Amino acid sequence: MVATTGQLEAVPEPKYWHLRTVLLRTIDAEFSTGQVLPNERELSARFGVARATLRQALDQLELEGRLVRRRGIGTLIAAPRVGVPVSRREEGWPGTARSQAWRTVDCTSAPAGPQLGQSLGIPDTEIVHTVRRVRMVQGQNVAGESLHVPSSALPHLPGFRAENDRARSVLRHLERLEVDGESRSVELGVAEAQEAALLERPPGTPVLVVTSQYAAGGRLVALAVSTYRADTCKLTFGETGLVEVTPVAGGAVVATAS
Amino acid sequence: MVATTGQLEAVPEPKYWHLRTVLLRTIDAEFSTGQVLPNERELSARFGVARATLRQALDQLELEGRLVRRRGIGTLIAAPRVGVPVSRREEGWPGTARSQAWRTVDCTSAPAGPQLGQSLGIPDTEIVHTVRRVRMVQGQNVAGESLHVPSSALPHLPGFRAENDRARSVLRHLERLEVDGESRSVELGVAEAQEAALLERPPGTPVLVVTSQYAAGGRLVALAVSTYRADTCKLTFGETGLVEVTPVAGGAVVATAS
DNA sequence: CAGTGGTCTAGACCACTCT
DNA sequence: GAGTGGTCTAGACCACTGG
Repeated sequence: MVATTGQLEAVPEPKYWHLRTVLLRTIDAEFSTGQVLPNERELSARFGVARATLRQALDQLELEGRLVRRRGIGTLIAAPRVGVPVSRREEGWPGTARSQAWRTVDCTSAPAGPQLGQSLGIPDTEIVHTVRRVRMVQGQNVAGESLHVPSSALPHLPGFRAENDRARSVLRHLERLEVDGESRSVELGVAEAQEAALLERPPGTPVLVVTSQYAAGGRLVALAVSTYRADTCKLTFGETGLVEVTPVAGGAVVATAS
Repeated sequence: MVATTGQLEAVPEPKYWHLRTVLLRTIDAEFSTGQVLPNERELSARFGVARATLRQALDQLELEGRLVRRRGIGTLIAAPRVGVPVSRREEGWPGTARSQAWRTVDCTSAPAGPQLGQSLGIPDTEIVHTVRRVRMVQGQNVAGESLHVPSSALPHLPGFRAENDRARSVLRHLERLEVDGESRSVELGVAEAQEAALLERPPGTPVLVVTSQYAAGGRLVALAVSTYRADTCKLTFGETGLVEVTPVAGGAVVATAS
């Protein structure tokens, strides 16, 4: 099936898409993680297309997490995506045992402003503590996060301190709260300068944006906006995954009509 | 800190990225949902860049779900993403009350094959029923799904029937199972021909791939691979969202240095 | 330094939608 | 047919990496 590669054909399939398919088959069959592909100029020549067209195909494969391109180095086969737990309380919530997955970057305190104020359901003028953190998995930065906490949610927070101490203090007080509700959403986004820097990637990098709301005592006590590298991460939710392995082909597992 | 954004250089920010920022500010300030932008040739002229460069900026904004481009029509401001519940049992699992969100497309039965066999933990040769469905929200196709069920999980399924009946039958028997475990993952992907068709989008469309495993009696009874349009969908998990509204800026809510 | 991917250009033609 | 976005080309230069 899919007896494509027909040079003379009626199917107006774009060249770059066809190219992607061919490349995908090739790397699945003949390449393994970490191996480098021939350079773009050679590949484009080999396939008889302009370099821009070849790049369009590589763009797709990179978006799918199959390739990694490094300036000055080359294009490599990417490692399979790492499963990153985001739902379990132990991972998303500060502290809680071995949650050393998160490393605090900095902490600021400022009035909420209109946007954050509305999202948190507080006056625009109320002070909000914002802790920025980075999440590491297997020695690699995979996510950045801004954790916003209204000051009214932490009434016992001690006065001003050095930034390091304040971050610690906010997180510590947060752990002690009894959370009785949480809600999450996931959507596609691109990393702006700040997040991109945390993720050690260029601006425009596609990310999975996870927005988490935590409630305690019937009110919102924290809002976390986490951005996960879409190329390397597979977010996992719920119980601890029944079956560990789940290859998951892009889509069609059942090969039908061609 | 991070006193970046020095106007007078040192930072060779790519043109297309700067353009994206400018366009984003403009549409936030002066355009509203459904409005059409000037055409690409005019925009590129107005900004003094090549059309390809302008398109690179539009590509980004489209990936972020801010723009929709329609061939022959123009580039329009996209509506805000719709929140789509995926975690709640009522939505993901067949039947269950008003789950008319899903419309069955077809149903096939075939041996699992190596990939599916491994994912389901069954022999490659065991028959697997696959129901393909489409999910609609507000009159629009937002997701396609392949629901795989090992035949051994439905021992009481009647013999062969017409396709329509078989799909109904599989779903009905599935509802009756007592699910005692489920697990989900989300990752970025692109729609291949088949899914793309279901979503009424061209191949290569970015999608959020949700993989759900359902267990009953300690064994895997169903594996669902759902592909949601990444441009229009925001997946929601957990309890019924505490606060309905969550504007969620791309990332930086705290506006720093300028 | 040579080699890689990243950006940008100016132009061409195609496929689609509407009138 | 006129106007739109989608694809493709051929070439240039830049930014980064490594020896």
